Amino acid sequence: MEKGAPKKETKQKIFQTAIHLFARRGYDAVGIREIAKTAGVQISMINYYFEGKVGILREIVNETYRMYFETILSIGDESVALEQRMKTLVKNMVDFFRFNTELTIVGISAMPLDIPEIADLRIKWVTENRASLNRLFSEMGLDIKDDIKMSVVRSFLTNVIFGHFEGKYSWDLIINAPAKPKLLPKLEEINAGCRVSEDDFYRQYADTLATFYINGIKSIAAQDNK
Amino acid sequence: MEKGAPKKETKQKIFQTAIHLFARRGYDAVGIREIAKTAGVQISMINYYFEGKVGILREIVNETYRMYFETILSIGDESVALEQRMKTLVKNMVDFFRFNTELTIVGISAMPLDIPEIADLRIKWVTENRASLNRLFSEMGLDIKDDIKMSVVRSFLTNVIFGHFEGKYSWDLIINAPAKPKLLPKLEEINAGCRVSEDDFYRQYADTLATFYINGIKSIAAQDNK
Amino acid sequence: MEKGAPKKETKQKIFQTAIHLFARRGYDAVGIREIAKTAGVQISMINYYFEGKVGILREIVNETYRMYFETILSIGDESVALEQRMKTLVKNMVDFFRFNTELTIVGISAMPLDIPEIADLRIKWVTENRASLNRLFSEMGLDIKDDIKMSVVRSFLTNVIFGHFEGKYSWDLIINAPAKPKLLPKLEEINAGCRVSEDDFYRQYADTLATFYINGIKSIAAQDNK
Amino acid sequence: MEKGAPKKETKQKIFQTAIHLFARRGYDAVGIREIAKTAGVQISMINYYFEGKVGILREIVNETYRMYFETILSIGDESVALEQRMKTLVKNMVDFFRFNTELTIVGISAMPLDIPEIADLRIKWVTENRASLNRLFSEMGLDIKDDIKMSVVRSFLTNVIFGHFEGKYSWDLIINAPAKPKLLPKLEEINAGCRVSEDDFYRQYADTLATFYINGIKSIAAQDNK
DNA sequence: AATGAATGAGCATTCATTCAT
DNA sequence: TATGAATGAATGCTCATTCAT
Repeated sequence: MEKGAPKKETKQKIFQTAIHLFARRGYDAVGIREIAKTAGVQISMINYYFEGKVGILREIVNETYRMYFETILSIGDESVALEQRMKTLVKNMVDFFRFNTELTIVGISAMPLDIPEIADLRIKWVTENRASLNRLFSEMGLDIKDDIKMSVVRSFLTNVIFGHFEGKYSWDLIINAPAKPKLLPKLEEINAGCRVSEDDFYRQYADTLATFYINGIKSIAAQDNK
Repeated sequence: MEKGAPKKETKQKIFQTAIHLFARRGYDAVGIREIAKTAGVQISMINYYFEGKVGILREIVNETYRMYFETILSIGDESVALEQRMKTLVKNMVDFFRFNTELTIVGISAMPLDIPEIADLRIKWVTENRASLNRLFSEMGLDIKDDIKMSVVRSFLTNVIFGHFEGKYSWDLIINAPAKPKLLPKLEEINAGCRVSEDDFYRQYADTLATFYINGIKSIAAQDNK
Repeated sequence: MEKGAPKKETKQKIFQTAIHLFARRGYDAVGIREIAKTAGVQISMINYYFEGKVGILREIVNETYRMYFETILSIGDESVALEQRMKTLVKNMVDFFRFNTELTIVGISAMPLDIPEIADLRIKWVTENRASLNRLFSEMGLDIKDDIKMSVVRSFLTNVIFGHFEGKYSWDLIINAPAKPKLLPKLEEINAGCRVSEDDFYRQYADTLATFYINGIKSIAAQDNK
Repeated sequence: MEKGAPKKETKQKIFQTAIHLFARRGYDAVGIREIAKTAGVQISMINYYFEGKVGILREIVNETYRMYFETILSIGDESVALEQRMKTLVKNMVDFFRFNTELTIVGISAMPLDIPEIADLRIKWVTENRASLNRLFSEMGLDIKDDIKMSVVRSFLTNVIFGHFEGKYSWDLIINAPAKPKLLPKLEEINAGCRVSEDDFYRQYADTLATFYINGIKSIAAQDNK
């Protein structure tokens, strides 16, 4: 690589490479040397553009949250029926985590919380997320007073959907690893529903999940707590 | 501390300390120096007892899975009614993750999958978990043919319950950190249902979750997929 | 700051900033990044104007020596009485080191002698200084044959006076540091003679030193070695 | 070098090598890589024994001060005549700086004062040195009230003697450098008094200095300020 | 004159591990 | 069992400098 040849895209390459590597092996296990080498840039460029390794993480986390809120806040207004809005919410979330799996794995769960600025971002996200979902359910006319029930309702979506893609991601990693695992599972067990296309799979998945969710909520809303 | 004095508990101290530190900051971010120092033992003892750093992780993961299966397989036999067995399953899982939060955080989600033996353990666990839950639901007479639906049903419990405790754990870490975060949330928002005791909270939580789960399953079992 | 706006004073800002920082922490401990940032200029400007980091040092050393010789060579001609010329010499040196403390600290003692061009400057200075002082004493009629005695006479002035200001400078640095030292000395001990103004202090200081010097010289001139 | 072969002297080798290198090029210009390589030890051993680069410096400074005070406090008791004690003091100091030139160059003048613990050591030394010399002069019956005069008397010895050896050391460095300086001075000018042995030289040097010092003090003690 | 992206070697420090005792 | 000295590679980061614009 010739010296002085300006490469406008250097920062982007570092960013994308870091997401990919952090998602696979975690923030702490990936060194800046590996990021630089994989991205084909100089180590010092990482500090030049991100002011240190955590700088990359900070931008990843910020981007994750920005996209997440963009997703859950665009589910249609009050003119749309409650159940339809629920379905849209579920579908949007599925799409979000499906098409941003690596980003969200890094931005949501691979975080060293002992770094203050990362902890601050986490607080901000959890707080806003809680508020957003509360507002959403309130707008929808779904009025659950009980804190415990709300906690279940609120955490259901991210936990189940994100959990699905996180699990799938790490599973794919393992069975596609260069060093094949000794204990290879029978193939037909690996991916449920692999007979349909991935698009079809996730359309049905979102439908199923929405039904599950809506009826689950109804049942606990009707329940008399002790 | 006298030289040569036999210390039976050395290995246990290393094990417990490692769980605690790995849960807080992740496997890769914690060095054996820190483990040894915190546990009050010699660094070389770690290699002596565990044959390297991964050795600790291996034992943690094995212990996690052993306890996990012990939990989900002890929910009563076929003489017990379906709904009651479901409730027991949910309750047991809540207890399991509640009283083994650090262990399960390390054993389930803080894993470097690029280490072959850890990847093998993961495969074994996922496979057995799937089989166990399938058998369980089959015994219960809950016969869902559709793979997609089963995938939702199967992942619901661990994702939601483990997700709850993992989230709570990291949240507690942040707000109890020595360096207080700048953006401290309003206290009444932090812990939903903090007016009841933790025992009561989780009794209600398990109840609610079981209701949610059972009715969710019913609704998708009845659903006609496209 | 507008691009392309010509800034005549850029070089001077770099120069002055470098003197300040080098004096405080030494040539090697100060990076050009810090100089550029403190001076508010672009890093590349340092290489543009000084052709590298050593270039700054070279100009500092040259300037130091130029001013030093200007000082010790302007003490009046032979029409002035011996003792008076001595007193003028001492006074001029005190003033020189007093008003150029940072410059002289960098130019005289903070030097990386493994850099050839800096070593050459040093040789030049030591040689010229020796010659100048010899000539001076000869003109004054002070004729000491013994090399050892001359060595004492010659080194007295710079060592004592420069040593005074160098010590004072580093002392001031410490006690005015942002992170206060744990062991703060009693205040009345810090600056001897702080009851008089600094101007008065150094007038008396120069007087005392000149007396000390003149009588010291007389005594060893009269001494019979061994 | 075989692994595991215990080398008791590793710490000492690091210590001595560091003194040598720091004296020649300064604390900041010498990296631990070079220290380790020169000493023939592993880089990590430096951190193992000294807990970082500053740790070496800390021990050097402490050792310097310990030896310095040992020197100036062993000049005989009050039964010895004033002038004789003065001469002993001067002689001891000359010997101290002569035989510990590298140690003192590092321990006294090559210090990064922005490191708090080093600054603290400096304060301690300057304070104790002032007190010791005051006590010494008081015991000797030399009672100078004036602060300015005392400041001259106090700083004379270290400044002149240490200055002599520091200057000689850097001069020797230059003219013995592998890359010969372009401007080599005429040899007879280099070392005054090279016709006598070094031992003889410094015996006469100490004598001359003591005479200079004693008479200098007398003259300013008699002087009427202003 | 000035900017800022890019280079590549270097920095101090920490890593997991080994092994003679 | 336990100790601690030793190893050698890896860590995140900074260095002075170059050069197309």
